[in-house]
Amino acid sequence: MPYTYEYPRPALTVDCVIFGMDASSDLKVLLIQRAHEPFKDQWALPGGFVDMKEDLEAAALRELEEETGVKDVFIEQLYTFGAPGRDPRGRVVSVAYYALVNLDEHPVQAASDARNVNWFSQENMPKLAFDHQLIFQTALERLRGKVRYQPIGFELLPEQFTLSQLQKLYETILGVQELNKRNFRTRILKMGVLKEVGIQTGVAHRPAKLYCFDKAKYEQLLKEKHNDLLKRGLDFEI
Amino acid sequence: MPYTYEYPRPALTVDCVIFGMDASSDLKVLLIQRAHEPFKDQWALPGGFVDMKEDLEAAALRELEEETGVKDVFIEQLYTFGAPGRDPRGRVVSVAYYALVNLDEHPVQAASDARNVNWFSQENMPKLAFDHQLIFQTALERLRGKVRYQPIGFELLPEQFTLSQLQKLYETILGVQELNKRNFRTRILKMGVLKEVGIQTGVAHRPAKLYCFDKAKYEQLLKEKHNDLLKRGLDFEI
DNA sequence: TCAAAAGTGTTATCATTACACCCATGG
DNA sequence: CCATGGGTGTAATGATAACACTTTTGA
Repeated sequence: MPYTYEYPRPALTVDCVIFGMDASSDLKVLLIQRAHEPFKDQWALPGGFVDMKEDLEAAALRELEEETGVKDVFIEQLYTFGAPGRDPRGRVVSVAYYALVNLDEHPVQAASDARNVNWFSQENMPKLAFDHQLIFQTALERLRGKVRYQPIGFELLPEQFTLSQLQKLYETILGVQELNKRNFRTRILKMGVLKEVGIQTGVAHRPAKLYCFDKAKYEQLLKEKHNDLLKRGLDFEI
Repeated sequence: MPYTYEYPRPALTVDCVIFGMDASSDLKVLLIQRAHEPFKDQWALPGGFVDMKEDLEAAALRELEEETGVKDVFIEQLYTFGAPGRDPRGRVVSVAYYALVNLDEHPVQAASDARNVNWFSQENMPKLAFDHQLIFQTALERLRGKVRYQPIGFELLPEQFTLSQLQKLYETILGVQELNKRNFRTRILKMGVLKEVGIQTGVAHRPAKLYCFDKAKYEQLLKEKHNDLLKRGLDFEI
Protein backbone atom coordinates (compact mmCIF):
# COMPACT_ATOMS: atom_id res chain seq x y z
CA MET A 1 0.00 0.00 0.00
CA PRO A 2 2.17 2.82 -1.28
CA TYR A 3 2.04 6.45 -0.20
CA THR A 4 2.57 9.15 -2.77
CA TYR A 5 3.58 12.78 -2.35
CA GLU A 6 4.15 15.65 -4.75
CA TYR A 7 7.61 16.36 -3.33
CA PRO A 8 10.14 13.92 -1.90
CA ARG A 9 10.18 13.49 1.87
CA PRO A 10 12.91 12.31 4.21
CA ALA A 11 12.11 9.37 6.48
CA LEU A 12 11.65 10.34 10.11
CA THR A 13 12.93 8.26 13.01
CA VAL A 14 13.60 8.62 16.71
CA ASP A 15 16.73 7.32 18.43
CA CYS A 16 17.16 6.97 22.19
CA VAL A 17 20.24 7.28 24.31
CA ILE A 18 19.20 5.37 27.40
CA PHE A 19 21.44 6.02 30.39
CA GLY A 20 21.21 3.61 33.29
CA MET A 21 22.81 3.37 36.68
CA ASP A 22 22.71 0.61 39.28
CA ALA A 23 24.21 0.05 42.71
CA SER A 24 27.69 -0.08 41.17
CA SER A 25 27.44 3.65 40.36
CA ASP A 26 28.64 2.98 36.87
CA LEU A 27 26.98 4.96 34.06
CA LYS A 28 25.68 2.59 31.42
CA VAL A 29 24.13 2.91 27.98
CA LEU A 30 21.73 0.51 26.33
CA LEU A 31 22.70 -0.67 22.86
CA ILE A 32 21.24 -3.05 20.32
CA GLN A 33 23.14 -5.23 17.92
CA ARG A 34 21.87 -4.80 14.38
CA ALA A 35 20.50 -7.89 12.69
CA HIS A 36 20.48 -6.51 9.15
CA GLU A 37 22.46 -4.44 6.71
CA PRO A 38 23.60 -1.72 6.75
CA PHE A 39 25.98 -1.99 9.69
CA LYS A 40 24.93 -5.61 10.25
CA ASP A 41 26.19 -6.96 13.63
CA GLN A 42 27.33 -3.54 14.77
CA TRP A 43 25.93 -1.95 17.92
CA ALA A 44 23.49 0.93 17.62
CA LEU A 45 21.15 3.07 19.66
CA PRO A 46 17.59 1.77 19.92
CA GLY A 47 15.24 3.63 17.63
CA GLY A 48 12.70 3.37 14.87
CA PHE A 49 10.18 5.09 12.69
CA VAL A 50 7.65 7.59 13.95
CA ASP A 51 4.05 6.56 13.40
CA MET A 52 1.88 9.02 11.52
CA LYS A 53 -0.42 9.76 14.42
CA GLU A 54 2.13 9.62 17.17
CA ASP A 55 3.86 12.48 18.92
CA LEU A 56 7.66 12.47 18.75
CA GLU A 57 8.11 11.93 22.46
CA ALA A 58 5.48 9.18 22.37
CA ALA A 59 7.51 7.47 19.67
CA ALA A 60 10.63 7.69 21.82
CA LEU A 61 8.73 6.31 24.83
CA ARG A 62 7.35 3.49 22.73
CA GLU A 63 10.82 2.53 21.50
CA LEU A 64 12.10 2.72 25.04
CA GLU A 65 9.41 0.41 26.32
CA GLU A 66 9.74 -2.01 23.42
CA GLU A 67 13.46 -2.38 23.99
CA THR A 68 13.62 -2.34 27.77
CA GLY A 69 10.13 -2.82 29.19
CA VAL A 70 10.66 0.40 31.12
CA LYS A 71 7.96 3.02 31.59
CA ASP A 72 7.61 6.22 33.58
CA VAL A 73 11.15 7.45 33.35
CA PHE A 74 12.75 10.79 32.64
CA ILE A 75 12.96 11.45 28.92
CA GLU A 76 13.87 14.60 27.06
CA GLN A 77 14.46 15.64 23.49
CA LEU A 78 18.15 15.93 22.75
CA TYR A 79 18.74 17.14 19.20
CA THR A 80 17.65 16.38 15.66
CA PHE A 81 20.24 14.83 13.39
CA GLY A 82 19.65 15.19 9.67
CA ALA A 83 22.92 15.35 7.75
CA PRO A 84 22.18 14.10 4.22
CA GLY A 85 24.67 11.20 4.29
CA ARG A 86 23.96 9.86 7.79
CA ASP A 87 22.08 6.78 6.58
CA PRO A 88 23.36 4.96 3.49
CA ARG A 89 19.81 3.89 2.56
CA GLY A 90 18.67 7.44 1.85
CA ARG A 91 17.68 10.60 3.61
CA VAL A 92 16.70 9.82 7.17
CA VAL A 93 16.21 12.51 9.76
CA SER A 94 16.33 11.36 13.35
CA VAL A 95 14.98 13.13 16.40
CA ALA A 96 17.15 11.95 19.26
CA TYR A 97 15.99 11.63 22.87
CA TYR A 98 17.81 10.70 26.01
CA ALA A 99 16.38 8.88 28.99
CA LEU A 100 17.56 8.30 32.55
CA VAL A 101 16.74 5.00 34.22
CA ASN A 102 17.51 3.56 37.61
CA LEU A 103 18.31 -0.07 36.98
CA ASP A 104 17.50 -1.27 40.48
CA GLU A 105 13.97 0.12 40.51
CA HIS A 106 13.27 -0.50 36.82
CA PRO A 107 14.86 -3.84 36.11
CA VAL A 108 15.28 -4.14 32.38
CA GLN A 109 13.95 -7.12 30.47
CA ALA A 110 15.76 -8.26 27.40
CA ALA A 111 13.82 -7.25 24.32
CA SER A 112 11.33 -9.87 23.26
CA ASP A 113 12.60 -10.34 19.73
CA ALA A 114 15.78 -12.08 18.72
CA ARG A 115 17.99 -9.03 18.78
CA ASN A 116 20.99 -8.82 21.01
CA VAL A 117 20.59 -6.11 23.63
CA ASN A 118 23.17 -5.04 26.16
CA TRP A 119 24.20 -2.41 28.66
CA PHE A 120 27.65 -0.95 28.08
CA SER A 121 29.65 1.04 30.51
CA GLN A 122 30.00 4.57 29.27
CA GLU A 123 33.78 4.25 29.27
CA ASN A 124 33.78 1.04 27.36
CA MET A 125 31.54 1.48 24.36
CA PRO A 126 31.87 -0.43 21.10
CA LYS A 127 32.02 1.32 17.75
CA LEU A 128 28.51 2.43 16.87
CA ALA A 129 26.54 2.26 13.62
CA PHE A 130 25.46 5.30 11.57
CA ASP A 131 26.24 8.61 13.32
CA HIS A 132 25.27 7.12 16.67
CA GLN A 133 28.66 7.88 18.16
CA LEU A 134 27.89 11.56 17.58
CA ILE A 135 24.41 11.22 19.06
CA PHE A 136 25.78 9.46 22.12
CA GLN A 137 28.51 12.05 22.56
CA THR A 138 25.94 14.84 22.31
CA ALA A 139 23.77 13.14 24.92
CA LEU A 140 26.68 12.70 27.30
CA GLU A 141 27.62 16.35 27.00
CA ARG A 142 24.02 17.37 27.58
CA LEU A 143 23.80 15.18 30.66
CA ARG A 144 27.06 16.60 31.99
CA GLY A 145 25.97 20.14 31.36
CA LYS A 146 22.47 19.75 32.67
CA VAL A 147 23.32 17.86 35.81
CA ARG A 148 25.10 20.97 37.07
CA TYR A 149 22.10 23.26 37.06
CA GLN A 150 19.06 21.00 37.08
CA PRO A 151 18.30 18.15 39.45
CA ILE A 152 18.02 15.44 36.82
CA GLY A 153 20.70 13.27 38.39
CA PHE A 154 18.15 11.99 40.90
CA GLU A 155 16.43 10.15 38.06
CA LEU A 156 19.35 7.74 37.95
CA LEU A 157 19.19 6.96 41.67
CA PRO A 158 16.65 4.91 43.62
CA GLU A 159 13.91 6.89 45.34
CA GLN A 160 15.89 6.88 48.58
CA PHE A 161 19.64 7.34 48.47
CA THR A 162 22.58 8.31 50.63
CA LEU A 163 24.73 11.37 50.16
CA SER A 164 27.64 9.14 49.21
CA GLN A 165 25.61 7.62 46.42
CA LEU A 166 24.68 11.06 45.22
CA GLN A 167 28.29 12.17 45.33
CA LYS A 168 29.44 9.10 43.39
CA LEU A 169 26.78 9.87 40.81
CA TYR A 170 28.17 13.33 40.24
CA GLU A 171 31.71 12.03 40.13
CA THR A 172 30.73 9.43 37.56
CA ILE A 173 28.71 11.69 35.31
CA LEU A 174 31.20 14.52 35.37
CA GLY A 175 34.16 12.17 35.07
CA VAL A 176 35.82 13.73 38.12
CA GLN A 177 38.31 11.94 40.34
CA GLU A 178 36.87 12.65 43.75
CA LEU A 179 34.91 15.57 45.06
CA ASN A 180 35.53 16.91 48.53
CA LYS A 181 33.06 15.14 50.77
CA ARG A 182 32.62 17.96 53.26
CA ASN A 183 31.97 20.62 50.69
CA PHE A 184 29.74 18.48 48.55
CA ARG A 185 27.50 17.79 51.52
CA THR A 186 27.38 21.35 52.75
CA ARG A 187 26.37 22.59 49.36
CA ILE A 188 23.83 20.02 48.42
CA LEU A 189 22.13 20.22 51.81
CA LYS A 190 22.12 24.01 51.85
CA MET A 191 20.15 23.98 48.62
CA GLY A 192 17.32 22.57 50.67
CA VAL A 193 15.90 20.15 48.11
CA LEU A 194 16.72 16.96 49.96
CA LYS A 195 14.39 15.51 52.53
CA GLU A 196 15.65 13.12 55.19
CA VAL A 197 13.53 9.96 55.01
CA GLY A 198 15.27 7.28 57.00
CA ILE A 199 18.41 5.42 57.76
CA GLN A 200 20.37 2.67 56.07
CA THR A 201 20.30 -0.83 57.50
CA GLY A 202 22.45 -3.90 57.15
CA VAL A 203 25.76 -2.30 56.30
CA ALA A 204 29.03 -3.17 57.97
CA HIS A 205 29.76 0.39 59.03
CA ARG A 206 27.94 3.39 60.42
CA PRO A 207 24.59 3.48 58.61
CA ALA A 208 24.01 6.50 56.41
CA LYS A 209 20.96 8.73 56.42
CA LEU A 210 18.64 8.22 53.49
CA TYR A 211 17.35 11.18 51.54
CA CYS A 212 14.86 11.71 48.78
CA PHE A 213 14.57 14.55 46.32
CA ASP A 214 11.84 16.99 47.34
CA LYS A 215 10.41 18.05 44.01
CA ALA A 216 7.79 20.39 45.42
CA LYS A 217 10.42 22.22 47.43
CA TYR A 218 12.65 22.43 44.37
CA GLU A 219 9.95 24.00 42.27
CA GLN A 220 9.15 26.49 44.99
CA LEU A 221 12.82 27.44 45.27
CA LEU A 222 13.08 27.78 41.50
CA LYS A 223 10.25 30.27 41.53
CA GLU A 224 11.80 32.25 44.36
CA LYS A 225 15.13 32.27 42.65
CA HIS A 226 13.55 33.46 39.45
CA ASN A 227 11.92 36.35 41.26
CA ASP A 228 15.24 37.15 42.85
CA LEU A 229 16.90 37.27 39.49
CA LEU A 230 14.23 39.57 38.19
CA LYS A 231 14.68 41.82 41.18
CA ARG A 232 18.35 42.07 41.59
CA GLY A 233 20.46 40.85 38.77
CA LEU A 234 22.02 37.86 37.25
CA ASP A 235 24.59 35.28 37.85
CA PHE A 236 26.75 34.61 34.89
CA GLU A 237 29.09 31.88 34.40
CA ILE A 238 31.98 32.97 32.19
CA MET B 1 6.46 14.05 -10.69
CA PRO B 2 5.19 12.13 -7.66
CA TYR B 3 7.29 10.38 -5.03
CA THR B 4 6.14 7.08 -3.62
CA TYR B 5 7.07 5.31 -0.40
CA GLU B 6 6.07 2.03 1.20
CA TYR B 7 5.09 3.72 4.47
CA PRO B 8 3.61 7.18 5.02
CA ARG B 9 6.02 9.97 5.89
CA PRO B 10 5.48 13.28 7.66
CA ALA B 11 6.51 16.43 5.83
CA LEU B 12 9.66 18.05 7.23
CA THR B 13 10.11 21.77 7.58
CA VAL B 14 12.36 24.23 9.36
CA ASP B 15 11.11 27.33 11.17
CA CYS B 16 13.29 30.20 12.35
CA VAL B 17 12.91 32.48 15.32
CA ILE B 18 15.03 35.43 14.23
CA PHE B 19 15.90 37.76 17.09
CA GLY B 20 17.20 41.20 16.19
CA MET B 21 18.45 44.18 18.13
CA ASP B 22 19.32 47.68 17.01
CA ALA B 23 20.55 50.85 18.69
CA SER B 24 17.25 51.15 20.52
CA SER B 25 18.16 48.06 22.58
CA ASP B 26 14.75 46.61 21.93
CA LEU B 27 14.56 42.86 21.29
CA LYS B 28 12.73 42.21 18.04
CA VAL B 29 11.46 39.17 16.19
CA LEU B 30 10.98 38.83 12.45
CA LEU B 31 7.55 37.64 11.31
CA ILE B 32 5.89 37.02 7.98
CA GLN B 33 2.27 37.54 7.12
CA ARG B 34 0.79 34.47 5.50
CA ALA B 35 -0.60 34.92 2.00
CA HIS B 36 -2.55 31.66 1.85
CA GLU B 37 -4.75 29.37 3.89
CA PRO B 38 -4.48 28.02 6.49
CA PHE B 39 -4.04 30.98 8.80
CA LYS B 40 -4.28 33.38 5.85
CA ASP B 41 -3.23 36.92 6.81
CA GLN B 42 -1.96 35.81 10.21
CA TRP B 43 1.66 36.38 11.23
CA ALA B 44 4.01 33.40 11.37
CA LEU B 45 7.66 32.51 11.79
CA PRO B 46 9.61 32.28 8.55
CA GLY B 47 10.19 28.71 7.48
CA GLY B 48 9.82 26.17 4.73
CA PHE B 49 10.51 22.69 3.50
CA VAL B 50 13.85 20.99 3.79
CA ASP B 51 15.40 20.03 0.46
CA MET B 52 16.33 16.40 0.05
CA LYS B 53 20.07 17.00 -0.20
CA GLU B 54 20.29 19.82 2.27
CA ASP B 55 21.42 19.70 5.88
CA LEU B 56 18.87 20.93 8.43
CA GLU B 57 20.95 23.90 9.48
CA ALA B 58 21.59 24.73 5.83
CA ALA B 59 17.83 24.80 5.29
CA ALA B 60 17.42 27.18 8.21
CA LEU B 61 20.21 29.42 6.89
CA ARG B 62 18.62 29.39 3.46
CA GLU B 63 15.25 30.43 4.86
CA LEU B 64 16.94 33.12 6.91
CA GLU B 65 18.73 34.54 3.89
CA GLU B 66 15.66 34.34 1.66
CA GLU B 67 13.57 36.27 4.17
CA THR B 68 16.09 38.80 5.41
CA GLY B 69 19.11 38.82 3.09
CA VAL B 70 21.21 38.17 6.16
CA LYS B 71 24.20 35.80 6.18
CA ASP B 72 26.91 34.87 8.64
CA VAL B 73 24.94 35.16 11.82
CA PHE B 74 24.63 33.03 14.91
CA ILE B 75 22.15 30.22 14.42
CA GLU B 76 21.44 27.21 16.58
CA GLN B 77 18.95 24.38 16.62
CA LEU B 78 16.22 24.97 19.15
CA TYR B 79 13.82 22.05 19.31
CA THR B 80 11.80 19.83 17.02
CA PHE B 81 8.04 20.25 17.10
CA GLY B 82 6.00 17.35 15.84
CA ALA B 83 2.65 17.13 17.61
CA PRO B 84 0.23 15.36 15.26
CA GLY B 85 -2.28 18.21 15.08
CA ARG B 86 0.08 21.15 14.72
CA ASP B 87 -0.63 21.72 11.03
CA PRO B 88 -4.23 21.32 9.77
CA ARG B 89 -3.02 20.17 6.35
CA GLY B 90 -1.50 16.97 7.71
CA ARG B 91 1.45 15.68 9.65
CA VAL B 92 4.25 18.21 9.51
CA VAL B 93 7.30 17.98 11.72
CA SER B 94 9.28 21.17 12.08
CA VAL B 95 12.86 21.52 13.23
CA ALA B 96 13.04 24.98 14.79
CA TYR B 97 16.15 27.15 14.83
CA TYR B 98 16.83 30.49 16.41
CA ALA B 99 19.14 33.17 15.08
CA LEU B 100 20.64 36.31 16.57
CA VAL B 101 21.16 39.31 14.30
CA ASN B 102 22.50 42.77 14.89
CA LEU B 103 20.26 45.02 12.85
CA ASP B 104 22.77 47.87 12.52
CA GLU B 105 25.51 45.73 11.01
CA HIS B 106 23.20 43.45 9.04
CA PRO B 107 20.52 45.76 7.69
CA VAL B 108 17.60 43.62 6.69
CA GLN B 109 16.07 43.85 3.24
CA ALA B 110 12.41 43.25 2.84
CA ALA B 111 11.90 39.86 1.25
CA SER B 112 11.83 40.02 -2.52
CA ASP B 113 8.43 38.48 -2.99
CA ALA B 114 5.10 40.06 -2.26
CA ARG B 115 4.79 38.87 1.31
CA ASN B 116 4.49 41.23 4.19
CA VAL B 117 7.51 41.02 6.47
CA ASN B 118 8.00 42.89 9.71
CA TRP B 119 10.00 43.16 12.91
CA PHE B 120 7.93 43.04 16.07
CA SER B 121 9.04 44.03 19.49
CA GLN B 122 9.21 41.00 21.72
CA GLU B 123 6.69 42.55 24.11
CA ASN B 124 4.25 43.41 21.40
CA MET B 125 3.74 40.35 19.26
CA PRO B 126 0.62 39.56 17.26
CA LYS B 127 -1.17 36.25 17.54
CA LEU B 128 0.84 33.69 15.60
CA ALA B 129 -0.23 30.96 13.18
CA PHE B 130 0.13 27.21 13.87
CA ASP B 131 2.01 26.46 17.09
CA HIS B 132 4.40 29.30 16.43
CA GLN B 133 3.57 30.98 19.72
CA LEU B 134 4.94 27.90 21.45
CA ILE B 135 8.04 27.89 19.26
CA PHE B 136 8.67 31.54 19.93
CA GLN B 137 8.19 31.08 23.67
CA THR B 138 10.60 28.17 23.66
CA ALA B 139 13.18 30.27 21.81
CA LEU B 140 12.83 33.15 24.24
CA GLU B 141 13.31 30.86 27.20
CA ARG B 142 16.34 29.31 25.58
CA LEU B 143 17.82 32.72 24.88
CA ARG B 144 17.19 33.81 28.46
CA GLY B 145 18.71 30.66 29.85
CA LYS B 146 21.68 30.56 27.56
CA VAL B 147 22.65 34.19 27.83
CA ARG B 148 23.47 33.58 31.49
CA TYR B 149 26.17 31.03 30.93
CA GLN B 150 27.29 31.47 27.35
CA PRO B 151 28.41 34.64 25.62
CA ILE B 152 25.83 34.58 22.87
CA GLY B 153 24.44 38.01 23.73
CA PHE B 154 27.32 39.61 21.87
CA GLU B 155 25.81 38.34 18.63
CA LEU B 156 23.03 40.89 19.02
CA LEU B 157 25.41 43.81 19.48
CA PRO B 158 27.64 45.56 16.94
CA GLU B 159 31.26 44.42 16.86
CA GLN B 160 32.23 47.28 19.15
CA PHE B 161 29.98 48.23 22.03
CA THR B 162 29.92 50.05 25.33
CA LEU B 163 29.34 48.48 28.71
CA SER B 164 26.05 50.37 28.96
CA GLN B 165 24.86 48.79 25.74
CA LEU B 166 25.85 45.39 27.04
CA GLN B 167 24.04 46.03 30.29
CA LYS B 168 20.89 47.16 28.47
CA LEU B 169 21.07 44.01 26.38
CA TYR B 170 21.04 41.84 29.48
CA GLU B 171 18.26 43.86 31.02
CA THR B 172 16.18 43.53 27.86
CA ILE B 173 16.71 39.83 27.32
CA LEU B 174 16.18 38.90 30.93
CA GLY B 175 13.28 41.29 31.31
CA VAL B 176 14.86 42.87 34.39
CA GLN B 177 14.20 46.42 35.55
CA GLU B 178 17.71 47.68 36.05
CA LEU B 179 20.87 45.89 37.01
CA ASN B 180 23.34 47.52 39.37
CA LYS B 181 25.85 49.32 37.15
CA ARG B 182 28.83 48.96 39.45
CA ASN B 183 28.44 45.26 40.00
CA PHE B 184 27.60 44.49 36.39
CA ARG B 185 30.81 46.13 35.26
CA THR B 186 33.00 44.55 37.91
CA ARG B 187 31.74 41.15 37.05
CA ILE B 188 31.79 41.30 33.33
CA LEU B 189 35.27 42.82 33.26
CA LYS B 190 36.66 40.35 35.76
CA MET B 191 35.65 37.54 33.46
CA GLY B 192 38.37 38.82 31.16
CA VAL B 193 36.63 38.21 27.84
CA LEU B 194 36.25 41.85 26.83
CA LYS B 195 39.00 43.70 24.98
CA GLU B 196 39.16 47.49 25.03
CA VAL B 197 39.26 48.68 21.44
CA GLY B 198 38.56 52.41 21.44
CA ILE B 199 36.42 55.23 22.58
CA GLN B 200 33.02 56.57 21.62
CA THR B 201 32.80 59.82 19.66
CA GLY B 202 30.10 62.36 18.94
CA VAL B 203 27.98 61.88 22.05
CA ALA B 204 26.71 64.75 24.20
CA HIS B 205 28.22 63.38 27.38
CA ARG B 206 31.37 61.68 28.55
CA PRO B 207 32.34 59.22 25.81
CA ALA B 208 32.34 55.58 26.81
CA LYS B 209 35.08 53.08 26.19
CA LEU B 210 34.34 50.63 23.38
CA TYR B 211 34.88 46.93 23.88
CA CYS B 212 34.75 43.86 21.71
CA PHE B 213 34.25 40.25 22.70
CA ASP B 214 37.54 38.36 22.73
CA LYS B 215 36.53 34.96 21.46
CA ALA B 216 40.00 33.43 21.62
CA LYS B 217 40.36 34.47 25.24
CA TYR B 218 36.92 33.10 26.00
CA GLU B 219 37.75 29.73 24.57
CA GLN B 220 41.00 29.60 26.47
CA LEU B 221 39.21 30.43 29.72
CA LEU B 222 36.56 27.80 29.01
CA LYS B 223 39.25 25.18 28.70
CA GLU B 224 40.92 26.29 31.92
CA LYS B 225 37.63 26.32 33.72
CA HIS B 226 36.83 22.85 32.47
CA ASN B 227 40.13 21.55 33.81
CA ASP B 228 39.40 23.25 37.08
CA LEU B 229 36.05 21.54 37.34
CA LEU B 230 37.64 18.22 36.61
CA LYS B 231 40.21 18.86 39.29
CA ARG B 232 38.29 20.25 42.15
CA GLY B 233 34.56 19.93 41.96
CA LEU B 234 31.51 21.44 40.56
CA ASP B 235 29.40 24.44 40.82
CA PHE B 236 25.74 23.72 40.99
CA GLU B 237 22.98 26.06 40.66
CA ILE B 238 20.00 24.91 42.67
C1' DT C 1 27.65 75.82 33.65
C1' DC C 2 24.44 72.21 33.21
C1' DA C 3 22.55 67.78 31.78
C1' DA C 4 23.63 63.26 30.76
C1' DA C 5 25.89 59.35 30.93
C1' DA C 6 30.59 57.14 32.09
C1' DG C 7 33.19 55.35 35.40
C1' DT C 8 35.23 54.32 40.46
C1' DG C 9 35.96 53.30 46.00
C1' DT C 10 34.57 50.89 49.71
C1' DT C 11 32.50 47.78 53.10
C1' DA C 12 29.58 44.21 55.21
C1' DT C 13 28.07 39.91 54.19
C1' DC C 14 28.01 35.53 52.29
C1' DA C 15 29.94 31.45 49.78
C1' DT C 16 33.83 28.49 48.75
C1' DT C 17 37.79 25.87 49.73
C1' DA C 18 40.87 23.09 52.20
C1' DC C 19 41.98 20.97 55.93
C1' DA C 20 41.57 17.29 59.98
C1' DC C 21 38.99 15.10 62.95
C1' DC C 22 35.21 12.21 65.38
C1' DC C 23 31.26 8.60 65.09
C1' DA C 24 28.55 4.30 64.57
C1' DT C 25 28.14 -0.17 62.93
C1' DG C 26 29.00 -5.33 61.70
C1' DG C 27 32.23 -8.77 61.63
C1' DC D 1 38.51 -3.97 68.78
C1' DC D 2 39.19 -2.72 64.19
C1' DA D 3 38.03 -1.76 59.43
C1' DT D 4 34.89 0.84 56.90
C1' DG D 5 32.47 4.34 55.48
C1' DG D 6 29.31 8.22 57.65
C1' DG D 7 29.36 12.60 59.37
C1' DT D 8 31.09 17.34 61.42
C1' DG D 9 34.12 21.95 62.98
C1' DT D 10 36.43 25.66 61.46
C1' DA D 11 39.32 29.35 59.47
C1' DA D 12 41.33 31.70 55.44
C1' DT D 13 40.09 33.36 51.24
C1' DG D 14 37.40 35.16 47.64
C1' DA D 15 32.95 36.69 45.55
C1' DT D 16 28.70 39.51 45.84
C1' DA D 17 25.58 43.20 46.95
C1' DA D 18 24.60 47.72 48.16
C1' DC D 19 25.78 52.07 48.66
C1' DA D 20 27.32 57.00 47.05
C1' DC D 21 30.49 59.39 44.75
C1' DT D 22 33.64 61.61 40.92
C1' DT D 23 34.67 62.43 35.87
C1' DT D 24 34.17 63.84 31.14
C1' DT D 25 31.92 65.37 27.37
C1' DG D 26 28.64 68.49 24.06
C1' DA D 27 25.41 71.90 24.00
